[in-house]
Amino acid sequence: MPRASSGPRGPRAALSRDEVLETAAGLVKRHGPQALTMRGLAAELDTAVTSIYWHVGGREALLDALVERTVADLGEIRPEGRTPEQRVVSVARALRRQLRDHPHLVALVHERGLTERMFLPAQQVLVREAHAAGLRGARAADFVRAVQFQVVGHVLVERNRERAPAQHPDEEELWSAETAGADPALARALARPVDAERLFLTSVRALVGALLASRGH
Amino acid sequence: MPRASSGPRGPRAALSRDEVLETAAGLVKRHGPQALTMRGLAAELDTAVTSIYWHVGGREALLDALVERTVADLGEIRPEGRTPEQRVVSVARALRRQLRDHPHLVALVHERGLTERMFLPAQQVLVREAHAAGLRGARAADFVRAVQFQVVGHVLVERNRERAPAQHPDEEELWSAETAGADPALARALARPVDAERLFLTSVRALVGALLASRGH
DNA sequence: ACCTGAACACCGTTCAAGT
DNA sequence: ACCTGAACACCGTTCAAGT
Repeated sequence: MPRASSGPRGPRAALSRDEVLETAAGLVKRHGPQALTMRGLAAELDTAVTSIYWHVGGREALLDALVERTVADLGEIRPEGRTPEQRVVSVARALRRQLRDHPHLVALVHERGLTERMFLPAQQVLVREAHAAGLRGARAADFVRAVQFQVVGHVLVERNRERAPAQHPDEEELWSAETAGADPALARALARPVDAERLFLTSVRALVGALLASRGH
Repeated sequence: MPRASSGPRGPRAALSRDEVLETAAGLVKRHGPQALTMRGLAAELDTAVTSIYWHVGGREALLDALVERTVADLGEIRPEGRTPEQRVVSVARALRRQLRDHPHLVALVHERGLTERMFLPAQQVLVREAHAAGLRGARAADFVRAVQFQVVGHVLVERNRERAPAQHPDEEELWSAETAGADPALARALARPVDAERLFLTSVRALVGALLASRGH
């Protein structure tokens, strides 16, 4: 039973690796990585499951290709600001923004152990800024990696929180009780949802400032 | 065909919720979360799959119960050191150590969006230290959350890297080329594997130091 | 109250066969 | 070179039936 799928379409054009990846990317974007099944993808493409294997290989290879594709689409990061601190912080913000604009990419990349790969483009930009800030050699490398871990880690935790189901006890009920003792303002603050953007900025500024301040030593 | 599984055992004692969780925890510890299948677990328990449903519910409920169990087992964290900086850093290190000692817990907790839950015990300890350092109200809350995101994020990235398959281009080949231009020491440093422990300490000290230095303002 | 097997609706992957 | 259906070995979950 050929082409029993939804709606009238033209005759199925010859399948291509690119068409498979395009459709797969669409599925992931709309419904998340776990919704990408070989059989579902085949149905969407109006073809046999096994054709996908011919064009892109199995599911693992498909996911790898998707990650590669999306990472390549991210575009380069241009530092902004006058001082090295400002420029590095701007790179960190831009990277976070990119990752947040491709929410499923983060999940995909994390699932596949590819956070490294995701960061490589920004790494080169950061190296340049580290040099501009007067850091050299191993100290520059430490700086770049500290920023890298900070940014990627923050985004991972953010994404995790957004996905989080109701939790017991959660911060709200924990801190709405008497736990905080003599600091009701603290209890209120911890019971409120996190302002991730602000927290990110605070942390990155603190980290970058501290690491650049020790430079020259 | 009752009890066709491996080796001679005594007659199957009445199944209990606790026994199910215990065996499930063992499976996760030995082979990771993805190896925990309802059917595999049933085989290990030498019982019918459906019995598991009666005792703990479906796979989701089982994973939730496992997380809860493991988090409860972590034990409390005791700050060490004389200055507030030292004590906060010691809490961060202890938390990282705990998480690294339960590698599958991190994956489990991340997969289920429960990083929050994982951090709650340490949060209360940190609040006390923030107070000792002179932080109050919203500023104390920001501090606690910045440290929290830093630690959990770092561990997530670490775990991710350890799982990572070979990547192309990876840092090593990227930086062993001429990319680094005039800084061969930097290139060598970035081509080396990350010393996660050292990087963690550097970052946490920088962050905590910077955030506590701005106190009182 | 506790446990069972059968059945349902899915997966990813392989393979021999078609054109 | 490209595409196919059938088959294999898995999943999680539901349900009616047993004791």
